Amino acid sequence: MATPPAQDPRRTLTLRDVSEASGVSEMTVSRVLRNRGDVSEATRERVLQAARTLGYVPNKIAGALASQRVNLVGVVIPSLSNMVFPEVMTGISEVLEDTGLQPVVGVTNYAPDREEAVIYEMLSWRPTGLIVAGLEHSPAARAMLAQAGVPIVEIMDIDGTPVDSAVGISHRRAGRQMAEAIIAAGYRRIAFLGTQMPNDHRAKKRLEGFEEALAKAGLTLADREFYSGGSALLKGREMTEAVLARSPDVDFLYYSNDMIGAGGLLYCLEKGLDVPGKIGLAGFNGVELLDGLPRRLATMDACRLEIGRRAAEIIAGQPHQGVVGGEVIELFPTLQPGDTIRR
Amino acid sequence: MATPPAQDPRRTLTLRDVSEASGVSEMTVSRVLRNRGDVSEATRERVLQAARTLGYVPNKIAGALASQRVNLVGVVIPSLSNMVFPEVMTGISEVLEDTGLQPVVGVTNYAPDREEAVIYEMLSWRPTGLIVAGLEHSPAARAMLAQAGVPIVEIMDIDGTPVDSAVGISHRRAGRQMAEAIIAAGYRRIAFLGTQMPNDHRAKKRLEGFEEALAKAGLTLADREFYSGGSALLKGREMTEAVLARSPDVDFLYYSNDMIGAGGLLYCLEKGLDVPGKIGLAGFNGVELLDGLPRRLATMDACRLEIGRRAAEIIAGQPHQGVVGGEVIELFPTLQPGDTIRR
DNA sequence: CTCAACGGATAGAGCGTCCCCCTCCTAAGG
DNA sequence: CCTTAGGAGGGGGACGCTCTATCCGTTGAG
Repeated sequence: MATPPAQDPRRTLTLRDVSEASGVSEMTVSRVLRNRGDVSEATRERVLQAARTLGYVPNKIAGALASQRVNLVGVVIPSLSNMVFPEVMTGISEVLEDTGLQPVVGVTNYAPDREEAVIYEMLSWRPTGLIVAGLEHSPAARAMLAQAGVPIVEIMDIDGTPVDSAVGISHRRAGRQMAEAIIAAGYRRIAFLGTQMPNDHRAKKRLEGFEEALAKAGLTLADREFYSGGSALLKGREMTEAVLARSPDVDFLYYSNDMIGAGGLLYCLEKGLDVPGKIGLAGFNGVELLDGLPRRLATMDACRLEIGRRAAEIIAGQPHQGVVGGEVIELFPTLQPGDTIRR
Repeated sequence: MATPPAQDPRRTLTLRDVSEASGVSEMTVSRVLRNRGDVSEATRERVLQAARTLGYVPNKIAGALASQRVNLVGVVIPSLSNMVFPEVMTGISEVLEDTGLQPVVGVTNYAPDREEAVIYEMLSWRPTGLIVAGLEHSPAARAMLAQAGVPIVEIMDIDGTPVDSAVGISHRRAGRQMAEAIIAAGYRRIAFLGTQMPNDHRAKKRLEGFEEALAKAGLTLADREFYSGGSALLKGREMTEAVLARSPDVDFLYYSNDMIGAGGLLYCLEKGLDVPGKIGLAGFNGVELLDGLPRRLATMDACRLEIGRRAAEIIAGQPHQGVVGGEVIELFPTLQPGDTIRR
């Protein structure tokens, strides 16, 4: 404890070590490292040199406590593995890049209690803002978000009441639009294939909108199939096979996401089915993967990049501590008919 | 400043607020919230109740500074979008789940300077440990890692000298093994198709090992093709088309990853080529996606889940602050011949 | 009465940052 | 040549907020 710092190479370095090594005060070192305040070029160089030599890394814990400022933005999302959230992250990172803010990801696996825990954990670091996927949260989670005192942006979905701000699309409307397009193309015996996820509220809303539009046209779903877990591509195949076996007369397959849709498409092509003549297919999301398939699956992009950008802008643009909020930004996805729906 | 806390609902809550609300001392609240020390069930309940009601979230910034303990494990990886790292993350999370430790991800996009920045940022939060993909780092990054004073685990690769611990496979050996299998199956005019990533050292090592084994059999690569950016599946198609146009007589295509391999496979099947009779294909990684393809691509799993698990175990198992280190764990991938290589 | 369980009080610790102030140095004015 | 204003550069000390450590006091059971 009383030993001079130089003695023990394993001791963690502090500002004082750098200040002693460079012969200036801690204050000056701090100024240099933060690029703030007036420091002569010579002094600055000397300090940086010393810091580099020692291998000093500032302690943000202490810095944050002292400055009451944390350059972190929490991002709470259900999953990383379905190709949609990485793109949202890209949008967020792009915008945050030149603001000095830094995103930190938390994954909930579509479990409400996990989400609650992740939000709690995130808020305990007192971030500059929080971006959370979806509008549905446990009451406790909502309470924490409401109390947080920092901007909260709920993304992906706008069919509901946000705690603070929201950026997203209307999944209900998206479902409706797809149904309308399918009906307009002349398909009538339509099946829905989705993953079994009670907590994927957005997929559920799409289905609701979809059925709503069908009903308006006097139709109902000819069949539906749910599955969970495993490789989405493979599941898409299996589900498609099951549906076609059970309901050979369906003429359209609407998938809740592109991955299972892609599996279904591969299956149909393999079986030599006439796509989109005898049977049409559509997915949702507009993932890049689809570009490599033999035929382009009809889909609807979810504006993921843009959602990420806008959400980040709301956080970054927040005037210091001014709890404004209430902004709701609706984006409008476009339908990409691809090659799997008659025109 | 002098106003009592209750006055301003927007004020951020502190331990004191909870202690006042529950009628016990801050000390006791702290004990309850950390599950440490003796607190009667009744008191504990009362405190928790008060905390919940207020929506109190502990301030980890202050807690970490005081306790010199941060329950964070930094994970530095090149990318989230290629399906390999999410699985590593799954392994890490699984193990960390019941240790109270929490992973925090940083993404480098295969850029050394980004990596340096991410490592710096991570270390500035004084995490319990750091998991970094790869063994190749800038000198400055290596210096920081060496100085960090916390366990460092470099993952994925073991062909090199780790800073501290390492968990991974030998990519050079993996490349060799694949080449040997291909040669054993009777293929002779072999082409390599990879993404152009000067900083994907692991893909490079696989290629080196691959060529080494070819050389030993008196062979050289018949052709090679590189590409970068865009949808991997689509790129795989395009590259395959280019190679087959340029070198119509190749009888094997070795891809640096499964995604472009899958694209190539789809292309070959579409063109009606005899796979694996006239032409064989192989990728690398063993991604789940392959399960859904019409034919199973030959590949080699990279032990991703296991790598994540082992790395996390090293961090979690580290006796407090005892800088031991030096552990190197080699895992052995298995070749999955699938349906695209003759037997 | 003893002992254990429970929990209060108080005094730092931890490492930066913020605000305010001081010290030079330069340059213009006298 | 001296004086003085002004500003750049840099120092000093007070926090920030929670956890920890230590030392006690209280209470109830045996």
